[in-house]
Amino acid sequence: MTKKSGKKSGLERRSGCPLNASVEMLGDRWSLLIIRDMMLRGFRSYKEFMECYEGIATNILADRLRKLIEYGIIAAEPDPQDGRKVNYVLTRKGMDLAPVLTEMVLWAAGHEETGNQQLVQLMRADKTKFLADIRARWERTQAAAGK
Amino acid sequence: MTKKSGKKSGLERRSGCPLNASVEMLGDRWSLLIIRDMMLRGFRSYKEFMECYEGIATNILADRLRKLIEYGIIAAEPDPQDGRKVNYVLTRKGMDLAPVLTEMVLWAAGHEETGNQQLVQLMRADKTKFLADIRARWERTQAAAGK
DNA sequence: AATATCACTTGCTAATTGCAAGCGATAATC
DNA sequence: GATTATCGCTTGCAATTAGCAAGTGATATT
Repeated sequence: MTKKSGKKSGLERRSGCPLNASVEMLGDRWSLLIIRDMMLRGFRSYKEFMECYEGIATNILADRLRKLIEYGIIAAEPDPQDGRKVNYVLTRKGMDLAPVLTEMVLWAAGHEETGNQQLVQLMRADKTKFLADIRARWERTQAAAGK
Repeated sequence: MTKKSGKKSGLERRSGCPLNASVEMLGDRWSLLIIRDMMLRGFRSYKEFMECYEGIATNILADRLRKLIEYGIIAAEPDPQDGRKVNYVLTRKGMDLAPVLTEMVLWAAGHEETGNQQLVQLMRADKTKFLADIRARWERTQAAAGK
């Protein structure tokens, strides 16, 4: 497919409510998991997402990456070492989702039986510090890329 | 309609990650909007959800309400005044989603053109107070119901 | 030159969503 | 007390979306 135009682009909103805007960009079964893996596990390539996922289909992954780029949440840059590779990186807008992810993790951890208690402990111990730390790490990657 | 059994129940998880748990319960285009309207606008009945929505279909609304009940996020109680009505109320688990909704609103408001700036101002001015206030209001409804 | 890897795309099927209409129970009206 | 209205759904069906398997083209490795 890869339509250049037409295709309704999905940028019209059902309403002006900010929550609705978030839901329209992130309200599906995969987008936030992709962002999680970029933010917390440092994933950058298509292959990493494919291998380590809860089992996403190739076409769905491609579609979600495209939409996240369209929304300005992530960006794609060619790998300087390997011409076949594309590196996906979080934009500032994407990084700003850290508090959303954090609250979703804490909510689920508080009400469901879940794993990754190590991460949950970190968040619970000092949420502000946790957020500052992952942001600082992101700022460093930005600096390294000469942004 | 209140299935006794069968129907796979959707309680098996793709992974133990707490974010995945949240996404599996809330990652669709409607659930969080229903919760928003219960939390912030005081909606309680099927009809209110239908009329005031971004345009949800009847079968989808019924399905989402059923799932939210299944997850323990909301509860249904018959209206004492009108035998036709059902009142949907947030459980504590549902109320605990307030920080998630707040962060999603703030994120969208910070990065997109959105409406309801009044709500956004309230959240920005003092997030802690905002959360305390809506929780206090919920506690009062619980007390009123003799819980 | 042959083979492997990477990031997709394509084709097909299954599941989900959305719209319109209908339905049973309760409530209000005549 | 019979009729009509309202409420909270369910059903049927078309359209969209998700998911699996296989294939493709560009680069990289051997």
